[in-house]
Amino acid sequence: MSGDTSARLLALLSFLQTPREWPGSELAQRLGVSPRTIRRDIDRLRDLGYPVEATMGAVGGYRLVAGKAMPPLLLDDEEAVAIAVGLRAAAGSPVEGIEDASVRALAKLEQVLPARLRQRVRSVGAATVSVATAEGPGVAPEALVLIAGAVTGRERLRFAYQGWDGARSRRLAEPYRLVASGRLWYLLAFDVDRDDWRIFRVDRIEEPRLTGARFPERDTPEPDAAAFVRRKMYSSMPTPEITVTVHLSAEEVVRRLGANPEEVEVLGPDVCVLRGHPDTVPFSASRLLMLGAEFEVHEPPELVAYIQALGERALRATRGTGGREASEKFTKGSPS
Amino acid sequence: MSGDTSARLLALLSFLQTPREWPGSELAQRLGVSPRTIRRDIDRLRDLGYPVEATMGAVGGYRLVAGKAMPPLLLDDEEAVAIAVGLRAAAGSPVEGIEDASVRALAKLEQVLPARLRQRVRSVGAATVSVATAEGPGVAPEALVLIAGAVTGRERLRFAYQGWDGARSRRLAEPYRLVASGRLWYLLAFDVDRDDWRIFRVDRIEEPRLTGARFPERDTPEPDAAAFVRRKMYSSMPTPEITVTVHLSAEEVVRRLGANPEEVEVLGPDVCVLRGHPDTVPFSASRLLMLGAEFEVHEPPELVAYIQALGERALRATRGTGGREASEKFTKGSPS
DNA sequence: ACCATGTAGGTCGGATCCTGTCCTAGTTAA
DNA sequence: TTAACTAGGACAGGATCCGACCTACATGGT
Repeated sequence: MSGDTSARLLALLSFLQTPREWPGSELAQRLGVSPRTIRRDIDRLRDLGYPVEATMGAVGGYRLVAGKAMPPLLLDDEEAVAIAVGLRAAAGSPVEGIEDASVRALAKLEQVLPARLRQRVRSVGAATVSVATAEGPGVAPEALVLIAGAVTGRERLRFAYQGWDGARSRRLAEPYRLVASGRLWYLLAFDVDRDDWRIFRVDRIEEPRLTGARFPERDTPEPDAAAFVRRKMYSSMPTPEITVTVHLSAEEVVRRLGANPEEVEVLGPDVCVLRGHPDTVPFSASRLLMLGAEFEVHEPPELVAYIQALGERALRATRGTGGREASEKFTKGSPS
Repeated sequence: MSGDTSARLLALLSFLQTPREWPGSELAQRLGVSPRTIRRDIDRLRDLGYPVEATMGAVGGYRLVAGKAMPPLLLDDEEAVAIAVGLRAAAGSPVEGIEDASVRALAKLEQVLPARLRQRVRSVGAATVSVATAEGPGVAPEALVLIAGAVTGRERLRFAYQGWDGARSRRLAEPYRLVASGRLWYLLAFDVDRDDWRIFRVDRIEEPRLTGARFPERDTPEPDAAAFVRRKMYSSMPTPEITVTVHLSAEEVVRRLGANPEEVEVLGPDVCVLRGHPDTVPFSASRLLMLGAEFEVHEPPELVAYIQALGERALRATRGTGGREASEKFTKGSPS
């Protein structure tokens, strides 16, 4: 059985992933083989495409460096928990460009995460999620992971769905793809009962369950699922367009907000207009306020009202406290 | 060379980590070996401690389930990027309980992350970090990763440090441990020039460089680095204590803020006092405002001033827009 | 009830590979 | 110069691996 050899190679990879240099002799001792075998193992790893670099000389040693492909990651318990927590946060508030990748990675990890670690992830993760989203419709990572698994596993999904009018219905669907838009997740699926393609907001899906039944590939309405979802979305509900004037250079706005450069219109060296960007109202408000610059909200009345309510509440919160003089000091230095 | 066998085992693990069932025949075909060999490989994986579960019957197949130990994670490019981005965000604003683990995991990942992916992580990550921290002293993940590597690799570190009084000095230190407290990172290290243990705030460290020189283990001032750092910190600088009255039940505050229950004092069914919690002023302000409830800030004058400034700015931002009536509608329904 | 399609596992022979023990060569820091 | 490290060739004995058979058993659909 080469299980011996393979296990040793994995252990070797695990050692080499620690950011330090390992002398061959020490590796040999730890793995219980001769140094010659270690050298051969290093060769094997290199043949597998994992670039092991060696520094020669008296204090030399081996270490794994960045190569062309990702080597298998060997994590200890704590690291695995840390990654799971980070991914849950990332999935709850998707970052443009990697939305589904982080869900896939999370699904992969949770599939093999030992039970005792899963417990720790849940307890630690509760805090993070609340920090990131605070309020607004949070998408439960559990549901996301389950659905992502159903998509790649081609398993039918049964769930309760609450429509935009509040009506609740039971659905049986063949999930085709998950699409993130702004801070929300959408599922493109074939609704078996209604015999047509439908788009579901994931945060309105309740109690998703795998039926266990596999389904065959179906003709998709469009190769680009994201485009399809976006079009359907825009046509079905009027997305509130945001328009804000910001007293800051366009580059700064793009940098601080991580916004799409196309959404920012330059009005002057220190003024620009930010538009588009469909997002949650509370979230947009928070980002604008934390920008650290003067601005004026024009467009969605809800956002204007929300920010005004926030401002009034903030002033109420500081009333009665001797904040007047301190405030002036602050406004002068403008909270950067 | 069993490189063949080992490579096949890794590929097999990679397949099985996808959340779906794999029939042995398909695996055999994909890996170019006979089904019998696949069965033997499955046995090998099981011997290695990775529980491969099989469902029998006509539509059966293999899949990897959670076991006792973490199997090596085999990620594709996008998943690796997603994890790196998530970890960077988690390291920038450490979550209680897994601070150093996420930095360790990030160090491990960045060590082997292919160059082309590193580029993508940087571009995508910029957005995330700005969303999470917006402003305030953000800790650069790069520096954290470098320092974490120096700690585990026992390498001396050279850097420029800006003291609390603004004085800048060059340091040569033997890094012993990274400790997170609140949203800040501290490095406990032995300052070689001053011949004593010192605590450095990581966000004040500039241009950290590895010297390449290893250093021997030194007698630590205390086994519990975290406790040591905390004690030193409290004694050296007066940490601003936060005191806020929140018009919300204590449980809700704990849940929404992810706060420590000890920090919340119950005043009534819908009133409580939140105190302690040393944190960045802008961050605290943001969290309080997004709480979705009335509150009064008492304690750190800076926070009071900051929130007041924020409130005034918010009102300025909505001036001239017809937000009055909408605002009243909103305040009545209190943005949940 | 029966069959197709899965997993599970035994046995065998031949080819392959792996390991430890010798070597020698080249590199670097003290 | 020496010590400590990587790099790699040659060799022989033993272990391992692989494919090709085979049987047993579980499951779902016809």
